[in-house]
Amino acid sequence: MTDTADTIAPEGLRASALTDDVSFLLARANAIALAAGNAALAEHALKARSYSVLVLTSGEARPSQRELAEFLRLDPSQVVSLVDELQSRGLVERKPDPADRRANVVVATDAGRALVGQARESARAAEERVHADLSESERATLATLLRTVAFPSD
Amino acid sequence: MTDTADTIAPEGLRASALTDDVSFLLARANAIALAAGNAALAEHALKARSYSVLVLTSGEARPSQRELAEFLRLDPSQVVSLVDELQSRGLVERKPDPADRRANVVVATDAGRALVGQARESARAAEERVHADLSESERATLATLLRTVAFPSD
DNA sequence: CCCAACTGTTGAGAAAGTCAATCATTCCGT
DNA sequence: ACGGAATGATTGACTTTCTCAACAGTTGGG
Repeated sequence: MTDTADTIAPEGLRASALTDDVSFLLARANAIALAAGNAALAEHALKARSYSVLVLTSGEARPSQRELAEFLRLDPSQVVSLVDELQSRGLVERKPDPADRRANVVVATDAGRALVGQARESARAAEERVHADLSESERATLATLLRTVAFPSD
Repeated sequence: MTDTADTIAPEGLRASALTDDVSFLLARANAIALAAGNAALAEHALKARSYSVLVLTSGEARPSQRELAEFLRLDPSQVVSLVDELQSRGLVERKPDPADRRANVVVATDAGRALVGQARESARAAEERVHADLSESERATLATLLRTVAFPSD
């Protein structure tokens, strides 16, 4: 004994029990993707969060703040400051929901849509880098599998 | 009546552009798994973070704090407080690395190993719930795909 | 032998998350 | 139609997590 017995790990954490833990892999992969995304979006003075809001409000969906909170899994109060900031930059507007006067519908301005157009490129490029080791079809199945976890009971 | 023109979205965010964005799916899936994991680990007074440290130090790997930081993608200072807390609870010990007097090797105590044994059950059950919509083979491929994203250039 | 690099630690400040309270509005049962 | 319960947005306080810079002790290479 003695010798080779403890050679188990110079970089032995890779063989650790956590490496089979999907939740851990999820956390680490997310951390990597988030860091890359934030770095790429920084040139547009955006972060993943604000970018997401901008994308969601640039489409046809006209979400309320509550819907944004639910979709992004944020506290409603976080959506308030997120929208506050984007609105102060003229990228987004709060419009009264004609169907419910309590609710605000958040919609991107032309400037917001223009910015998200550019930002989308940076985001895409960052994702490309993060998933460089995956083939196109692997990315597709990854997306599908993640979707069923991210949106349960579909 | 008023027609169907704006029927685009009651829950129309699900059809949004973000739904194809792997980084977003990663973030949302992670948020869900993390919440479930933390809830399940709470009965052992653990969180995902401390649980991870406990698992990593319960194996044969004998990681240094720097290695823990790198593996968990944390700032070294966060590992300090993480280990501080676990040590104060008698679950983990700091041992001097005989090969490098700067470094601490972190190793779980018997109590730590005992606790992680129970906690593993709760964690497994939580993950089971989170991935209920996936078959066994789907979970396996998800794990594989996530691994290549979480550990680039393998 | 020195100097650059590295480990763990501390501390401060920014950012993110959590939670309760409030106001206006809407919804629902009666 | 009324009144109470529930909902959307907002505010503010508070905790947790993140990020950084500085520092002491140690290592390693030129």
